[in-house]
Amino acid sequence: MANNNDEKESSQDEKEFIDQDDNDINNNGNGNNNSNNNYNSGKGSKKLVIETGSSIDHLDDGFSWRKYGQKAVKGSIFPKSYFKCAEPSCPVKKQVIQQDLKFINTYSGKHNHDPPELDGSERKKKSNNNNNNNILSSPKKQNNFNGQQPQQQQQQQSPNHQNISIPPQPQSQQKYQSHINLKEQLKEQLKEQLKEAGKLHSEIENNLNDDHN
DNA sequence: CGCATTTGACCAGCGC
DNA sequence: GCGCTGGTCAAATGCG
Ligand SMILES: [Zn+2]
Repeated sequence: MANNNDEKESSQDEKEFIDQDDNDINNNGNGNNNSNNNYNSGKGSKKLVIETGSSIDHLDDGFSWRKYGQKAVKGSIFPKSYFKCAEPSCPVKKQVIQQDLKFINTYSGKHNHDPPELDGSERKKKSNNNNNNNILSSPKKQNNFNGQQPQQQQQQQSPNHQNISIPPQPQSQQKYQSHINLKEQLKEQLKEQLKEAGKLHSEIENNLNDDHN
């Protein structure tokens, strides 16, 4: 396929901004449903690729995502996970694929609902205007996974320089949050996968691209 | 019991 | 023209 974002250019910046409008990502990959030709002659789909470190915490950007698929892509020893905003009317989709040591998050679309916020911890004022233009507007918490690559970055697309403060997020809170537990589970899975891939990694080692037909 | 997750199958586009 | 990949949906299962 037209894979132009392979491993080759992104090798210095952790995050990348790919502005690609005019893209119909809502193709009908349906199995037996009627095929709806959503021809979006114009634009409407944005693709934002963000590379993060081994911080699995990036799994949740503050929004709720529902995993709707997982597929292994060539060139990656890790399978790509497809997430969709849990909001009933949120067309925002998120794809997370892990590389040997970093996560590639691909966000598409824009939330049409008020951005969620972390609750029970540091609840800032609700002076959050309704500028739902940015996709990620949640403060990242300090990840304490394995202390591999403290790569932290956030996209400040909105002129809101008030809620970009990495508040102390104690990860010892796992008693009531039932949904949060989900995240933990995912985390564990990811870890497992990472570990599994670790052995695979031994085989491919620095061979990132080799298969290719 | 409910919900989110999981896995498989299918389709569509592009490549050769 | 066929093959391949990537992507999405559906249904089933497990866990809380
Ligand atoms: Zn949303």
